[in-house]
Amino acid sequence: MNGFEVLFRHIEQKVSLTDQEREDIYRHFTPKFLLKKQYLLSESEVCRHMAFVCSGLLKTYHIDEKGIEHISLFGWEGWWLSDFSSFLTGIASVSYIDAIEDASLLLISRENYEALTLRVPKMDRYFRILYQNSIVTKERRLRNSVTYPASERYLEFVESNQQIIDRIPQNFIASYLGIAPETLSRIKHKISKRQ
Amino acid sequence: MNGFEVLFRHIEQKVSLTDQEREDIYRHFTPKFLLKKQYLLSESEVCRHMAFVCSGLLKTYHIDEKGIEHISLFGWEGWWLSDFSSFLTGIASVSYIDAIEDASLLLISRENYEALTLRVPKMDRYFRILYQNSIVTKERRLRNSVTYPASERYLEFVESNQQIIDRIPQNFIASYLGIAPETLSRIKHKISKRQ
DNA sequence: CGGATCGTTGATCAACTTCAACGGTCGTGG
DNA sequence: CCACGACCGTTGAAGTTGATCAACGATCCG
Repeated sequence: MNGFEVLFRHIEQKVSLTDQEREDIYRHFTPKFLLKKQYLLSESEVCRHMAFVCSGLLKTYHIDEKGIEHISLFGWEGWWLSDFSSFLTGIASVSYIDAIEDASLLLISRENYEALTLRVPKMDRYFRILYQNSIVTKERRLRNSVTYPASERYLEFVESNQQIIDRIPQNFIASYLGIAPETLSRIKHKISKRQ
Repeated sequence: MNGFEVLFRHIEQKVSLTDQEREDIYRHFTPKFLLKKQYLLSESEVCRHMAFVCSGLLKTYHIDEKGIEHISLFGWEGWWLSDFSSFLTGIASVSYIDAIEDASLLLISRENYEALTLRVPKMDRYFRILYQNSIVTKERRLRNSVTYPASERYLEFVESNQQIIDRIPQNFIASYLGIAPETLSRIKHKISKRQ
């Protein structure tokens, strides 16, 4: 199965496509392959593409004044990645995106994104639904971060990411949860004693 | 100016409308007026509508196990409010929405939302763009919450909400920032000494 | 084999919370 | 119209959670 099949399946979960539309979509994307540790995007660069992940695993993060990495999102098969703010406005990105595992991507540029949504209005609908779901997820994450202590956020993360949790090093999970690696280590220790 | 003019202006900042489309949109919304302290939505209710704020001021929040209110969003003229997760899935809401000031709203039900986006595809585009911007905002907020201490988050909040800041009581701002009211009081004290 | 990186553990530290008390203001009912 | 209660913001003192700094063992990879 090549990358476009993954993308078409993803789109057709939300809207149905004619052969012509599939063809139109096809012509607006560019494949890209990334080796482990390679960057898709660096801070202060402008984010020129949105990336659909066909296979592999990536992380989106930013680095604070103290040099600490804060992961905002993991992306694997079926996820979209970009620095949205930079992609939409053309200002410099505050984020990095790089590959935790070798990854196969489909890229769409800003111009092609505009062109595609105008040419295939169903893509407005597809992205509308995609973004709807993304907002629900982000709202829950924000809510959890103010409501629950680190230990419960970890348990929720394990719960809702069973498929990929063993592909992600522990210090990356700590970064995603917004805690120090040492804290996560202690949390796991406590949890394992408790049962 | 009645509420629909506010809504139409908001939509036409993103897509152009024909008279027919304005008419279609008009028929999918219901006006609603809310007095200060009245609820638009309570926890464990299903969120049946998305609300567009024509005037007034509201807050969206949830209450944790300790009974503490956590505000996730203030909404005034030009904002959309709902418990998105509940609205889309029909599960019970985890959020409350109530009025800080008397408010005039336009409501759209789930069925009308579906019907309207199918009848007027430009509305898919409108919401797609709306949600894009919402995601950018939520991502920045999440990034700030892990990157910066409370005092800097407060300064950024003041900076980017000058128009309405004096309409919001201080304990609500503390709740939005995810800190105790006492902490915000101390932060303001320090800042005022510093200059 | 050797260096780098990762996870763990201990000790100390900082940010923010919690609990408690007090003064000011606002709105309401007598 | 005034008085009272409720609520809000402030200040102080003590308590918690998680961060930071440091050291060490294990593993991975060249």
